[in-house]
Amino acid sequence: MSKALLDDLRARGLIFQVAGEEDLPRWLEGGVRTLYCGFDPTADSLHIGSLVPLLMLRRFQLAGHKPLALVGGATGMIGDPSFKSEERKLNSPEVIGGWVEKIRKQVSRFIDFDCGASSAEVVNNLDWTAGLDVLTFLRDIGKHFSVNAMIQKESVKQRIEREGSGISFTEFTYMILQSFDFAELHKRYDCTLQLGGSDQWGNITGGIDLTRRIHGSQVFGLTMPLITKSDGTKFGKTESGTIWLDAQRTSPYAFYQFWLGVADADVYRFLKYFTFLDVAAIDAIEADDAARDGRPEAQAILAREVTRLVHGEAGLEAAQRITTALFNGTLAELSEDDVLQLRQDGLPASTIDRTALPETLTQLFADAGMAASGKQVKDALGRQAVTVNDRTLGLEDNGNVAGCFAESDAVFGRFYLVRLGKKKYHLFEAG
RNA sequence: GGAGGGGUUCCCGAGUGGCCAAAGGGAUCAGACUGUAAAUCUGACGCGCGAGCUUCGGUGGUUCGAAUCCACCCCCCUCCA
Repeated sequence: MSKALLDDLRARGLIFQVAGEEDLPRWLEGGVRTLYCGFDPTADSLHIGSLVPLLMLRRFQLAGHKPLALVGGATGMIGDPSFKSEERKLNSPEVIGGWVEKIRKQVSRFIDFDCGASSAEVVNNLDWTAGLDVLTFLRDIGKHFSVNAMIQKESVKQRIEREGSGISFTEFTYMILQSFDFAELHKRYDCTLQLGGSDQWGNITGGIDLTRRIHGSQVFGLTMPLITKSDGTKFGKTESGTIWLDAQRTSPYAFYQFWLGVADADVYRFLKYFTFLDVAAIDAIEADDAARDGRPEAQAILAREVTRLVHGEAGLEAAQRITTALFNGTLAELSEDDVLQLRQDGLPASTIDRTALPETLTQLFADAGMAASGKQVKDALGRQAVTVNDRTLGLEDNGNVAGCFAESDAVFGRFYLVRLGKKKYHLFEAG
């Protein structure tokens, strides 16, 4: 079982580094093992950067192990300096406390809390650090760390060596806090494996060392590779910003679209990282796509699988409804209910008042969030890139807002679907 | 506390009295080509439809005129104590 797990992870390219590589396979085969991965509250939602570790917890659980999702109520107060180029601002305890609760819920969707011995748990490291006093911390924990070793860690080296940056004692101490988490989870839950992104290697090995020193136990660490894109830009960001897991921040539709837009050069790799499809099945998809001309199937499969994982079947259906309506059909084919459903599904929408329209389209569309500024709208207008209910507008229409939103042109008497560029849609409803 | 270096438009980074809304690169947006890809080419890129308006850490000042000069303040970095 666990042999198969590690082989599968390796085949998926999900294993970057392993601490205790020789002993880990045998250890995992020997029974139900407890493992953990930490998620720090740096916002009120996780983003897709956390998806790989979240799914990793699930992969281990499916293989019969017990996952702990740690929400960093304590570490989030400090800020992880690993590979960060500069010191970060501290958020207030109240704010962080609010985020902890949201992330606790979010994390919970990915793991099973009721499956016997391998039932998951969510823990918060504030539980064992809040009551820790400075002297105890320094004497019992700090004494095990060598500053010489800590400053050698690659994760903070650039901060220490690079001209123009620096690191506060607070952030420098982060590694010790996270190390203590591992030792404490080992004591409380018999946790013996920590997962993390490759940037966590230094913090994880710190925890392994500390656990050995305090408890005399061998524990393991495993890191996942950094997700890269073939074009070198940062994964997880797009024109409209970060892709969040929270449906309030990134709608299922936008989420689905993100995956649909993955480059060919990345898509098969992402299928392995972000779905539970067999590696063999993914290879078959790739072979099919290669054998056929035109557009690959892989993006659609990836979008479907990941959206279902994160937003559920209902979220997926909503996303697909919008996608089909906007990209594969025309507005004329939609019923009134369909239009209402699109708005319900998360298609960007706003209401307009025909008696109080802004003077220009540039202002209206910029205010609706379709473009960052009126200039961009103007540019699009000048290139015939704006349509209202499938009618193309030009620069000369800019001052004629009322004419563009005439009652007679409305669908079902009140709807206008505006497209700006190839992919940006916005539904206006006359109120 | 002392000495030195630095804070420019989303990011990096030029700019040291007018020719600066500020070079160049990146990111981003739009168009062409396409497959809602990639690559490439083109245009935009402080705000404003426009006249115009508001920027170069902050506040005052010098000047006909300041991102550029002066004073004070804030913040960051390096070294010393």
